[in-house]
Amino acid sequence: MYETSSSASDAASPLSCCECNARGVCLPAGMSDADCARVSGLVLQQHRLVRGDALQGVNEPVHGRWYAIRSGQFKSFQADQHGKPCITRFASAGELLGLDSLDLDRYTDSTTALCDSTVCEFSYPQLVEAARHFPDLARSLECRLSKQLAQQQALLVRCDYAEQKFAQFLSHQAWKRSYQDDHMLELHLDLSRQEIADYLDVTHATVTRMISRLQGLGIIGVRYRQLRLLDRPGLHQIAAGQHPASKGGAGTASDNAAHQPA
Amino acid sequence: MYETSSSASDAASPLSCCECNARGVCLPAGMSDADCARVSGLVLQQHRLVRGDALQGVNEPVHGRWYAIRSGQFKSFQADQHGKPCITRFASAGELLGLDSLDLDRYTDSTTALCDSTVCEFSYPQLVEAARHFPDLARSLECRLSKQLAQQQALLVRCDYAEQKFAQFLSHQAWKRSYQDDHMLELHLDLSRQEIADYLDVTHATVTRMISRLQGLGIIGVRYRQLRLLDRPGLHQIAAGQHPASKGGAGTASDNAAHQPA
DNA sequence: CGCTATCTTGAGATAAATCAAAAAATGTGG
DNA sequence: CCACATTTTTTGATTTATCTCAAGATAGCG
Repeated sequence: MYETSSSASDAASPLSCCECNARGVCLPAGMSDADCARVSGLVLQQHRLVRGDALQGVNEPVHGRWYAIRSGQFKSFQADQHGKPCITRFASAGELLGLDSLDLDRYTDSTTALCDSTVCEFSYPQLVEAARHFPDLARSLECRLSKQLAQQQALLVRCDYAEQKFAQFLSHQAWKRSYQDDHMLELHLDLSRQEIADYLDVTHATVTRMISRLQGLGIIGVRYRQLRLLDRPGLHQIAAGQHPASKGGAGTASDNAAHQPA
Repeated sequence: MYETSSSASDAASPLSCCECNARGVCLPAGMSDADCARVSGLVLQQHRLVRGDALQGVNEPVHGRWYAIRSGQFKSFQADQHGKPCITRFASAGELLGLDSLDLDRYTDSTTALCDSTVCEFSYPQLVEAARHFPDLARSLECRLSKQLAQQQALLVRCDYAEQKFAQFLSHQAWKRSYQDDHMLELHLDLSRQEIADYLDVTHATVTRMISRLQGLGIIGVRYRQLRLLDRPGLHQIAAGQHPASKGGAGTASDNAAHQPA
């Protein structure tokens, strides 16, 4: 769905931003075709990655690089004191990677592909230079920085229960993907239970239990790593803090419980 | 210590950035006197606030404003689903407020002064305009945005115990203030136990218990809201995940309990 | 001096962790 | 295509850090 034309060779065929599927949510969002082309000219190269490939590792020199995701999904993570990976971010098409390292010497985190993906590489110094005659570009970047900051801010709001965190996580993922398709109910998260657990700061056992419960409530349908959101309103209620159905149904009013088998 | 000359009247006497105590850690950090003066010219006005004053409230229109803290301390917070305040940030001299709202219409959080404070007000559209002929300014802002993003990122790394969170919080606060005085051990946090609790996402009872324990270990000295860091190495060890002294001493190796005065 | 805020401390309740062991899926080689 | 090894997911029993509820202690203030 993301790959249209293109046989996207590795560093060749630098598909122009103007034709990119992510254009509307990426750096040139809202720009004219002409300006979009100027942005396109700043792409140093494009990289293809397969699941598990590292885009960048902790302690690697930054050299002013940063990336825009053309397609795919990525996770960024740091290691805590026990070496356990702490996932700090999931990012998909249109999102910018490395904005938190613009003025750093070396990366403080690692970023790897969760599935086969493509990214465009930029240079910050070069962008600064280009911005001298293209102020809208600097502004677009600042806007993205600000937005990302606001999003991170929102993550700091706490939850009473792990289930609420998970519901918020799902809602957010669905929202990020629904810029084109508002009724997108299929969520393909290329994440193991363990990876979800690392992100939500719970154990994999807890993730499994949460998923089972939500499935029992008919809010989601699960088949391995393929999720189907069956009851968006119910999900939002849990995300908003409506206490889940620990004991009494007290139901989210959505007892229709669509049984997605398989 | 922050107020030097100046009798800082309200919107008058816009003390120039060049003479501001926060110059080295604020927007004009690293700039020449001439450039610093240019930044100073962008200050729309200065505001004085007393403890409890709101700088900006949730849902208020933004109008492109943002602020630099000249002196004092602020907290930013949102309300969770039960109305409990979730503190997402503490900020002091030199830090910029409102960068997460640059492209928002209305604020999504509130910010209030924790003690008597002064801020400089800027306009983002005006800065964008100024940046056309002053690219270093845009760059400085981007740099600050990036740094703040990296800091927030770091906050997302989880802790096993509330005590570890608290130790990290203290270390971070000490670090933020030690740009001038590396041996600053007195920490005046204008925060109630409840406010600390809201930030760390624990209850005030837990905060009290943590403080008592750390005091018992000789790591901090406490007198109401005045904290004294007695054993920085010990504190860092706890912040780094060294399990605290729940039962056996198993000492953090800093049994010297460094009463390290100054 | 008493009032009110804030802070401390204790006892019981609980969501999630830990430990542990099946069960299901995936991969490998004969 | 089927046995076997490996990984991932599910499920259960016990433990634990922190919460909740509640009472007592301390500081600040009119």
